[in-house]
Amino acid sequence: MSEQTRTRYGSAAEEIAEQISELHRRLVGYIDGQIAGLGLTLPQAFVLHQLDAPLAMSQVAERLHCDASNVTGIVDRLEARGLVERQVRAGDRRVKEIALTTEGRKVKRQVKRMLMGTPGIGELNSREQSALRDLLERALAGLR
Amino acid sequence: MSEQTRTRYGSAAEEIAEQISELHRRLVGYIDGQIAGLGLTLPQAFVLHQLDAPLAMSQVAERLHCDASNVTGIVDRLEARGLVERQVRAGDRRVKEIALTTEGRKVKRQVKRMLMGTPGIGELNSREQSALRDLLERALAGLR
DNA sequence: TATTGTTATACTCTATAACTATA
DNA sequence: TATAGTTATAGAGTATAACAATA
Repeated sequence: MSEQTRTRYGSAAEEIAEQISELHRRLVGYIDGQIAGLGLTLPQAFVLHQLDAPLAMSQVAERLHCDASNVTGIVDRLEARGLVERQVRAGDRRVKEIALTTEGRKVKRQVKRMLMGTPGIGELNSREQSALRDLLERALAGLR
Repeated sequence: MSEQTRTRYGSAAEEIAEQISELHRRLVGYIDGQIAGLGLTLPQAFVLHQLDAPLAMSQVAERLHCDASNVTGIVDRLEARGLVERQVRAGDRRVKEIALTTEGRKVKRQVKRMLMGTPGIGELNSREQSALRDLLERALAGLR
């Protein structure tokens, strides 16, 4: 790419960055509303989404990209609702592994179903979706 | 598009939604770090970004998509840093218009410059950027 | 000594409801 | 009465620092 394209004021890259932001803002707006309907916050739903297998608190913090001290509260609230439980790891009693309960698996499926019904992207045809996916993948590769 | 494509588990639409989320997460991660370097939070930077001309508090709330009561605090903090000032509208003394100060304009330019240097999208060539922009625009049209 | 997780603290953002000043 | 903005309150997420239990 040219130096000009990357740095010029009002560049295509900037427009795209704004579109990404706007698209994500609307996606989050939609998703947050749906998530709230399940009585969850976004970080809480994200944790459920990540829990295919049990994860240590520190691993949850990594997935959330936040400090470990925050995970305590988020998991506390999920545990208070009976969606996850803490289990001490057998080999190392310092580690607590977070696992979905039966109810947690049910709510996780609801979250999954809700995410799949998200409008917007679905309006594109198969070829367009494929093209978009490829472009986004390449853009992602450029960001860390 | 087919019903199958839209609703099947693991559909392209879902993959794309996750890519959008991931791309935005990284963009926000990068931008938030840069913004923090300027001593600002994202909502504060967003307000500066919106202030081309003075805006009433209620208009700022609309742009932020949040309740008007929150804007008081956000503007308070910007005002405490000398980046914006409140001005009572002449014709209607209930309305307060928020305007950038000289320092605020300077910081706004820094925010703008920082946003333009965002990596990732810039790795795509001109044709790809153009294609991506078009696809995102159509996806946006489908979301409210 | 080092690591895992929690607690204490403080700040920002968020919404709801009650309030003040103005229209 | 209605509207614009503020204040009061409460909850959630965030980071930093100090702490307990365990390794």
